[in-house]
Amino acid sequence: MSVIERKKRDWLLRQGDILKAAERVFATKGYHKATIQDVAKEAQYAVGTIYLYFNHKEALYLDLIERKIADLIYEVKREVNKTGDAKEKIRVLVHQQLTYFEENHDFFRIYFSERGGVRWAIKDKVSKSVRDKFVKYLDYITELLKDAQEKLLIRKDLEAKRLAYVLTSMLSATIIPWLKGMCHKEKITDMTDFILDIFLKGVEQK
Amino acid sequence: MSVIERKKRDWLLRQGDILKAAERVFATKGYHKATIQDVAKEAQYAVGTIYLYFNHKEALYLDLIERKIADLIYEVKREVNKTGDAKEKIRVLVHQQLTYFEENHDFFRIYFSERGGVRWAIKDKVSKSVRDKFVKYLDYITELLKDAQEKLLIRKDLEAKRLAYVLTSMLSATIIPWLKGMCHKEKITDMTDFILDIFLKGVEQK
DNA sequence: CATATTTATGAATATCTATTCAAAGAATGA
DNA sequence: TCATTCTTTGAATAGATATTCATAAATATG
Repeated sequence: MSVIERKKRDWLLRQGDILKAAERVFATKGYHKATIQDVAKEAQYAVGTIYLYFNHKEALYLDLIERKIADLIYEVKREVNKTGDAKEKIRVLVHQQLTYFEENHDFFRIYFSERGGVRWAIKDKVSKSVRDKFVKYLDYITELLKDAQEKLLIRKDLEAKRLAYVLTSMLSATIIPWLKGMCHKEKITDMTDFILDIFLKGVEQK
Repeated sequence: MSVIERKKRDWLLRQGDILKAAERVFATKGYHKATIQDVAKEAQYAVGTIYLYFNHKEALYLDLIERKIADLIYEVKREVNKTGDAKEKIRVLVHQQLTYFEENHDFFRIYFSERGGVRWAIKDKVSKSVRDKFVKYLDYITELLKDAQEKLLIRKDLEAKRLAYVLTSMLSATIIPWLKGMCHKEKITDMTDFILDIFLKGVEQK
């Protein structure tokens, strides 16, 4: 490994440390209430140092989101691919996504609250990248549903793309109040089964 | 009408003007980007005047939300009560709520983005009032669904409260991306029918 | 009309925090 | 060891804006 490479690697590691610290801070205080000071302290760096790794606060936050979403999608796909059954794939998708939300509930509580709220000044690569990832993920889900339609598990008169849309919507809608602590009594898996029950019965081939 | 009463009435009218102006400003710029200066200009008052009618920015925003939600619920209930049919009540509920979202799309785009995002410092009456209204509304929907269960339109093995929860979630989930302009091609009524189709088939008594 | 009371004004204040940058500290290599 | 380069520091800066309050205008009163 060349000197240049080692330096790059070390730089990335330190950037990663800052991102981890930032995640904890943002998850606790929210984007607006969190200060660079807070992040610096959590990462055990000085304020100025943060700016050596991220151009500004927004970029730090957006980068964090991008990585988190990418990871969510990666985890979901990995689990889904473990089975070949079309219906089971859908079940695993729902379960895995809700589980990921649950495991990262502090992060997603902020994410769902402030993602759209912040009128991002920068319409740059990162912001676009998040959108692109979502579009691709939706396409992926659409394919799963189309497959289920082929296998006569889902009515063919329902457009798969719209269904993919409804399904992800239901997932977000389910988790948001849970994140807000309005229904913490519920186990997330129970909610999963409930949603899945309604969705599958709602779309099933008679 | 006594002098005191007239004064009170005038005060409320002026407060109402400020609220209307604030709604326009918040709907355009969002909570964080909007300044009291903006609101004052829109309402054609001086900055200081705003503070004669609201203690601070948060209170102004929360008051606005409270009224809007109250109005939404009022409108929905009024329409729902026009029919006696249990199934039709549900249809009207869904349709009316989505229509209200559509008619006030600028407001709700901000609302859904920043409602939870702002870590409200004040846990006061207004904030609590919004929550209470929602809880009552959920109870109301629960009753409608229970009624549909009695009439054997909906499976009895599904807990009505949870169903109410899922239904409102689906409504929010449907409208949020629409508000973000990600699917403006869709007419809102089409989306309504689609959601309703899935929900009702998903829960119907076989 | 003169006075008292209410209401509105907006410049000034106070606070907050993202961002910068000159200086200090570490690491490297000859 | 010493000079050079890379990295970190955190006090200082700059800009923003919520909130206040002394003053002015408007309105009511007798």
